[in-house]
Amino acid sequence: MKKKSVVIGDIAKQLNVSKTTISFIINGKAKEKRISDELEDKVMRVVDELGYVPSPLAKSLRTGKTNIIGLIVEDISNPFFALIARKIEERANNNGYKLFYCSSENDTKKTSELIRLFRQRQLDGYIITPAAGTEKDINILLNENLPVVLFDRYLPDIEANYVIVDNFGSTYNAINHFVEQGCKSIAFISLDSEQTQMKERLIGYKKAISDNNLKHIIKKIAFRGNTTNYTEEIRSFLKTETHVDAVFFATNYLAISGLEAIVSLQKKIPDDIGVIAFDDHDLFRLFAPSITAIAQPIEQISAHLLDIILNSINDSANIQIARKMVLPANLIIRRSSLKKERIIKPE
Amino acid sequence: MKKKSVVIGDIAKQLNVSKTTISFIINGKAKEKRISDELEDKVMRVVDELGYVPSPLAKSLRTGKTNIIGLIVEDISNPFFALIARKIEERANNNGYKLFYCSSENDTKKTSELIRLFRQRQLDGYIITPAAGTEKDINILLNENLPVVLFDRYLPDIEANYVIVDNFGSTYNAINHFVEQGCKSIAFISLDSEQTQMKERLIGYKKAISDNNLKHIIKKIAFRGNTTNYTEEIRSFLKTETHVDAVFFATNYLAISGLEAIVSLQKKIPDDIGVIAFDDHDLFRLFAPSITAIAQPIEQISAHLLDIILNSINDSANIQIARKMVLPANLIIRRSSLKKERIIKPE
DNA sequence: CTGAAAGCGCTTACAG
DNA sequence: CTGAAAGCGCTTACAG
Repeated sequence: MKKKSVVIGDIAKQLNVSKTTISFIINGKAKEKRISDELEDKVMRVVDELGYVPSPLAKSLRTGKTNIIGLIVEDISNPFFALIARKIEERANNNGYKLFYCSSENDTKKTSELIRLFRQRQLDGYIITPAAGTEKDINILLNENLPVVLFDRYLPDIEANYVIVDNFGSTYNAINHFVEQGCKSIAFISLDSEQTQMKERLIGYKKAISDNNLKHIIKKIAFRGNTTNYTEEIRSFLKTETHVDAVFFATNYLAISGLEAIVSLQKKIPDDIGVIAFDDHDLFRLFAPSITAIAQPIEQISAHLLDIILNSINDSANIQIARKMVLPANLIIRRSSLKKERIIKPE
Repeated sequence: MKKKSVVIGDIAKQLNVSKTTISFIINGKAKEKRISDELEDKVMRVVDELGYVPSPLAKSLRTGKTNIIGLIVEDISNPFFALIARKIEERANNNGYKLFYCSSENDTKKTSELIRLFRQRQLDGYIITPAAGTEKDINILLNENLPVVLFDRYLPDIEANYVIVDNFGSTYNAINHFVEQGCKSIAFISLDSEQTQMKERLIGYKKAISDNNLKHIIKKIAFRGNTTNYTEEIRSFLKTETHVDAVFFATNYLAISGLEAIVSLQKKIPDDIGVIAFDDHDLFRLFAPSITAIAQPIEQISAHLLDIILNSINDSANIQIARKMVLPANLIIRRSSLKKERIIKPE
């Protein structure tokens, strides 16, 4: 039943021309190899007629190229990563590349396996949100001069391309915005994580707090997967720390659990407690009240990631110089952080 | 720089054993081929030592198998599809398969291209949300006896496996729930789509409306991509149809646009207008008021999809009998559809 | 029990 | 201008 597909030999036989010549023509080297126009036309006609498509598998085995870029994200069901994946996919397609994506669940072993798998499949480029402890695997790629770019976070011990946002600055600004709104007890709820983006968000918070002579109120929660519900932890934290009048959530899923906790405690946003989330969400603007968020520039991040990969592929000489990009992230001020109108201004 | 990786010949040379024998041992056929235990041990030791991994590319070229399953979803940034992808990926990994996913944007041409691409790469199975007009491409897969399963919708003209939910019944129930709550003018907002799931949701609506002697109020919106904002259309519809006291949104992204429209019109949910959405969303339960939704059984759908594919792969004899599964979808009643308490009960 | 050899479908250095 | 042949790294029918 399985109809055997047309192979290069079929064309060669039918026309009494060598496979070499067919291959040259298919790959656009007809001019370069000075193949006569008539032969070229004749071959192309038969190729079209028989619907011949070179087997990418055989091609890859021979050339070592696949025209596929691999993307490893922490979790494809996290909207931030899903949007990034979509954008990169779109751009990759427009450039003749396919994108394959997988989720690492932020697990060292899974990430290693995926990297190895992609490498075995000879993918042409690697876009990775690195889990801690994957330095070794990434170094292997680097040593082989393969195009690699990290994003969302980076690994301090590795000289690799990366694209991240200004986690420090954007958090610093967000906390200052709280201060301007008159908040005095600003909590920072985060994961107990050594990842660079989390650390930088924390440093941004601390700096803003010190600059304003306020007190740190930091709650770190142990990471238990990003589909986990962290409501209970946040609820009991907020229940104890009753003086807290504003809270900054360091990730989008913490923010969702946090909102649930706040609702269940019957606290009013923003009057009882102001809220800012890191990462925007399609429903935040519709929430009652709408939720202030730091929005990462998804379009730009995606564009830079793919550009870096494509440049590396096309110019492996330049591959050695690590490109490190830090993009600004935008604080979108909505109702959840606005207390000012209720505060009696001095003067 | 690029360290050439270890190949089967290296092992063979080092041990002075044929590649055939190595291959048998690697593939667990040592017993079957009655290879001596000592030889097996010796080979395995060297394999481990050198870190030899067979090239999947070469293997695939030879065997025609890749151990990769392809998933084509309408849009990976739609949470429903992202969650499905995640679940299938998890299960596939546990069964020794990799999952590659791509978005079709519900576009006939893109879907065709992706199917063809997957086929060229010789993926072992195909899980597809079919766009209209892709019958031909899917038939090609079917004719080649390749494992295929459709989901979310199906193509009426094609005898293929599929996994869908009871779109008719779940919508019927949802509308009846509105009726029980005393709603009289229940609108159905949908896409102008010929897809089976959309048609069945519409039929469920119509049946419930007729059964209760109410009047149809149907708004079909032209599909312009699933990241599009449909707020304006819905807003002007609701502005005209002021008597509408309940609205059913046939997809999750329509619901989000719809909520935005309702908010901007300053209508109160559920007092002025009741709301039910098809597909749940992680923030619906936190909304004020929380949003009633029909939740598809994501875990089950994913499980069945992968099972069908794995069964087809392992038992190509049975592949011909199309398996058609219709799973129940659950109406999760939240505040947005509850009007009863405000209605004076007769008696 | 084990191996030599063909072949999966390409590309490319080499030769003429 | 064009072709014969080697080789990418495997697996497997065949032979002994």
